[in-house]
Amino acid sequence: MVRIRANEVSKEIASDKVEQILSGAMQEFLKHGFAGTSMDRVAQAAGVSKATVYNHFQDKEGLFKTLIEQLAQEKFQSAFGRQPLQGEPRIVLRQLIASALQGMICDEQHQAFVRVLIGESGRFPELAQTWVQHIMKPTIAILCKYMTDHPELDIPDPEATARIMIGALVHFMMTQEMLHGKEIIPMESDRMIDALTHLMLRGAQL
Amino acid sequence: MVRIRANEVSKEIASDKVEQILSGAMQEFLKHGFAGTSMDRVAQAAGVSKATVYNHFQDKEGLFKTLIEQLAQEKFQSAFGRQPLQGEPRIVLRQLIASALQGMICDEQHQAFVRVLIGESGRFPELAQTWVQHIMKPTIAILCKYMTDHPELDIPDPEATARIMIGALVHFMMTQEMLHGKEIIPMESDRMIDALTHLMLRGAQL
DNA sequence: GTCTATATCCAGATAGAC
DNA sequence: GTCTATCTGGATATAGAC
Repeated sequence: MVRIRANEVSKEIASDKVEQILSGAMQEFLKHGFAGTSMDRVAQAAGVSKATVYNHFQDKEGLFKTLIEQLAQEKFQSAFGRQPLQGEPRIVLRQLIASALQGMICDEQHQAFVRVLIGESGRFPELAQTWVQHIMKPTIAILCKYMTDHPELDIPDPEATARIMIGALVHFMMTQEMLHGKEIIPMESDRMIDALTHLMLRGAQL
Repeated sequence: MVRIRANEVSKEIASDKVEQILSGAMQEFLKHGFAGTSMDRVAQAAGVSKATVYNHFQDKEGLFKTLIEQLAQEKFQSAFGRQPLQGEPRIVLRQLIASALQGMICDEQHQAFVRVLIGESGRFPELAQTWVQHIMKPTIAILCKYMTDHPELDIPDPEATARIMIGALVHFMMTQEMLHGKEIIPMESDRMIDALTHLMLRGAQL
């Protein structure tokens, strides 16, 4: 029963209803996955009727794809992407690693998104590839460039090494948080950050 | 219409039907996830009637849990676990890394299992923890022991470093195979193997 | 465009014959 | 123990009033 003002923002002409629906869809799909989500619940979470949902989106699959693609492209400009990346490696590298890991571990929505993306990567391979294209690839490129710009780090294969860094951090987050491993094999984030930083720096000519 | 001989094997008194059902369930659950799988299809894939399934398992959730726990405990004794782990680090480490990665990349069933495990880790946290307990933890322990036994590698934190290695390899497999990233950001496995081996060895006192 | 009401189908789970 | 047939609820998607 909330009255909605029209034309509140005119930046992209995405009607209020569409935003409501995508918001409700996000809530449900990220919690229950594709098959586990019903359009009834999406409509309810969005505060509209089911028919309205079908008026704006072709079907359940279309809504899901739109949502995931939007999330992959707009929202997550990965923790690696936002920093200046200049200065002494011993300091920059450690801060970079630390902020990337903390960013992932604290962001439960990000974890839910990754869970759904992986869980549905069999049924929706294109969505997984969108993620790789728009998030993973640029992230690798940024790390890669930093290593190339700092030859004193003495990294023979920056691209492969960038993947090692990202893999170590993402997998640590997945194990501790998404798979609820922190109760089984606990480990402070700082230990991971120290160990990875050490591994990156110990061959450097400094 | 295949006639089944009873008492063929007497090792664990798991009736033939139960094995058939678990086999069918594996086929369906690993392909479509929990919510995406119907008991009709499980029964069909198992070659039995739906009532028979319910005669041996309480409900869909019980069947799923039994299957995943069995897979987590019996089948996957992780690629790291099976080797002697003795000899010169420069050789052993590289072979260890290579065989672990190749094992994961070639085993599509393993990938499907990991996909489902992660995808359902929100709804079934205990199953995810079973995996962490029975696979991840022992794997880390083995790698950890090897590093501790070889102080010339000069690893300050073997446990954290073991996680870095595992994370790098698992994440590489996930990106290339499960998320279908090899078409987007291709990379030979050998490059990853070389880079990781180099990272592990370059600080060693050899 | 948005709603209520409904068509249609398929899901999980069980009853009862054998 | 195993089957066929069935109950019941909930799913996707739409018709038709406003």
